[in-house]
Amino acid sequence: MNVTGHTTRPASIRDVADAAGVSYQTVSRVINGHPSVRPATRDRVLTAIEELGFRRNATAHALASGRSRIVTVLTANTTHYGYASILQGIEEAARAASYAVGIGVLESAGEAAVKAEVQRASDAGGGLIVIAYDRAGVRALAAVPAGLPVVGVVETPASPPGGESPWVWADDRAAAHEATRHLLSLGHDTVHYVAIPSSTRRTSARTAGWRQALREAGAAEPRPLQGSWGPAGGYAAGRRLARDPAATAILCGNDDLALGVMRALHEAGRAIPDEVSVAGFDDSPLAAYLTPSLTTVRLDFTGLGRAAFGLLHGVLEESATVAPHPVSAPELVARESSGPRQHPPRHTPRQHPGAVPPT
Amino acid sequence: MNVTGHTTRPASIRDVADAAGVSYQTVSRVINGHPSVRPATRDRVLTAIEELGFRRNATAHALASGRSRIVTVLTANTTHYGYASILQGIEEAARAASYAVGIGVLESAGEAAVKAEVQRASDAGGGLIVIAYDRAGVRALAAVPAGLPVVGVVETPASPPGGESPWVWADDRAAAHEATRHLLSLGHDTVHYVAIPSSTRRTSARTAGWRQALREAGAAEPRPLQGSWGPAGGYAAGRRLARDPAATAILCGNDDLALGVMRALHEAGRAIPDEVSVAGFDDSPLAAYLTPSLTTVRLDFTGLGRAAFGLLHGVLEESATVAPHPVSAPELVARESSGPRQHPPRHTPRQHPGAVPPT
DNA sequence: CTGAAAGCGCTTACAG
DNA sequence: CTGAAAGCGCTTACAG
Repeated sequence: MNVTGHTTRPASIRDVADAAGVSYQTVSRVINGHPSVRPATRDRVLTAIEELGFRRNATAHALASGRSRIVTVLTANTTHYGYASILQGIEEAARAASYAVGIGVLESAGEAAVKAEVQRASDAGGGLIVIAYDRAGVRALAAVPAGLPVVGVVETPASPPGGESPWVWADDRAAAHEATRHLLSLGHDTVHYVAIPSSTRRTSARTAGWRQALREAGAAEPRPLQGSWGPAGGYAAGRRLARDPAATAILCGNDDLALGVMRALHEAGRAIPDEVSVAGFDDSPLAAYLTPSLTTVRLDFTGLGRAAFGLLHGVLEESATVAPHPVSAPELVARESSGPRQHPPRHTPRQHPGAVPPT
Repeated sequence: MNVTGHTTRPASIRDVADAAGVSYQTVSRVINGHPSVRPATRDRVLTAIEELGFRRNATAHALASGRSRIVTVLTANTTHYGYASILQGIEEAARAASYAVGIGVLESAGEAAVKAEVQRASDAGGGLIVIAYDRAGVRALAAVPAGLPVVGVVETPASPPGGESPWVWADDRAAAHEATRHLLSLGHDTVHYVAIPSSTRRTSARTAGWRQALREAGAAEPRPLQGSWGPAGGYAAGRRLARDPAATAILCGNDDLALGVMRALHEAGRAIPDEVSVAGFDDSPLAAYLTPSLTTVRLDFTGLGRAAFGLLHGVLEESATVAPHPVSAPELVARESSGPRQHPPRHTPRQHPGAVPPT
């Protein structure tokens, strides 16, 4: 829309140049903050830019300069709390740095599908951030062609990587360790674990942290139950655990899983925390408002997203000294769902009268 | 990465042309599916494309053709269930149509900030989808310059718009109406309402649907309580409603709000549903697993997102006949949190012994 | 400090 | 059916 109110082609640097009485190269210098422009000239150009409502064509800029100011986030999911919060953190940081953010969803973990998504993401130009908390993400990160700027948001690495690794992570291994210790400290003989889907065939960081805490305490190591990302998986696991009198403390790979576990325990007539303690992971917004409110470990996902962008930003603009972005350490938040072990455990779970399976 | 394994400049249409022994215009014709290319020529070009791993440079394509295959979603939020699900639906449909999706978050509803975000979003080229469920979104939709392809995801309009309006909506007015009728049908004298923040100064569609149902039933119309999007707002509202003996049925603008309301009622010792019935809105994944499980109205947010993209796609590519995408009608899901009115209501709420305010 | 030229990798008419 | 030219709106050396 120009001053006459008509919808026309947007103003180009040539239009600005004409209006300011300079060549378009000078306009280019002004919009790029090049120093060698006479102040008076600069002012005239700035005035013309203002009057014409000029905005640099990002596409032309990208093509000519070879740099895009775009970050594309590759992720298997955009709605679960952790993923969504990382995305939010990336977006915040990107917006502050005037980067556009694109998203590509990895719907399948199949080799071909992952490769196609990675290619699509690279087509956007700019850099990539891959959320590699699951199989699809891990594969996508591996499939990024050499030379393409990329940062991975990953689980805690098993061994400390070199200082140059383009990865960020929250210390979910330590978080799981801490949550497990919390439950053990309440007198439970051991802690059962309902896992989120693992990103690889190897043991996930959360599982490793849980296991380590059990070993340190000399506690039995029950088999982890495989969950999903949502409450349905927790519910299924919870039904099985409700039948196990030894399961007096349950750690869940995320809060949604914990919700499902609690529901299943409730239906089985197992009181929380009097008979069974439950802890989650993430401290999602719902955790504090559940009944009982959920003991969990807070993870700084938005900080993680900001850190990921910061790292990528530093790679993309070598000149810009991008300060490393701190990610808060995991923090245990003890609430009502965890409590002291009661002796002896009940061996005959009651059937709760009002139990109705969720629909 | 070329065949030699070295990181180099990606293959261009000229490289392909050289390899195939044709001019680069012919390559352009092949990748654009232009009909007038001899099959043998086409095959040679296709082979060269395959060998060189050629991918069309999207930036150059956009600049030369003037069309981007990008949809940018403008939204005040990316993490709440409704917003995130709409985004998910858009992304699915966009991916299927080989469109890139960008997101821009409206952090503030301030005039200048909104305008700046809209401009940033337009810079990406392509089309816009604006989620206009809140003040920032409504303003953004209004601030989109004429001529820019845009689709709004809006609340149910007060009056039926013309067939050409670039809007999509779920019938949240009807949904609120249905949920209210459900609660009234259980014998409650009236239904209190805890609202999500309204998008405009006018009455929101959900509020209107609730009010209409009350009027039709000749029920009293309590003042709606202003909530937020998250459980904290519901908790605050719930504390107030817990003190009101007339509040025996509460409809909440979304499920997170309902969670907070239920927590507050629990702390005040008000039994759900025996003393107070609660219903939510959206049927988020947690609703079925809460205790009590939450009565709510399911809204087809991903369908809404797909529909929004479909509409935009039709605008962007006039040739492509894009089938209108159906959005499922809202559906009441009755669960444990709503039940028959008990007579007479208790006038002296008990204090629940284990009540601990959420942290 | 400022301008003229070449080019980024494509597409779009225009010839033939 | 295929090729040569001009151009999309910028940036990047290169002159002056």
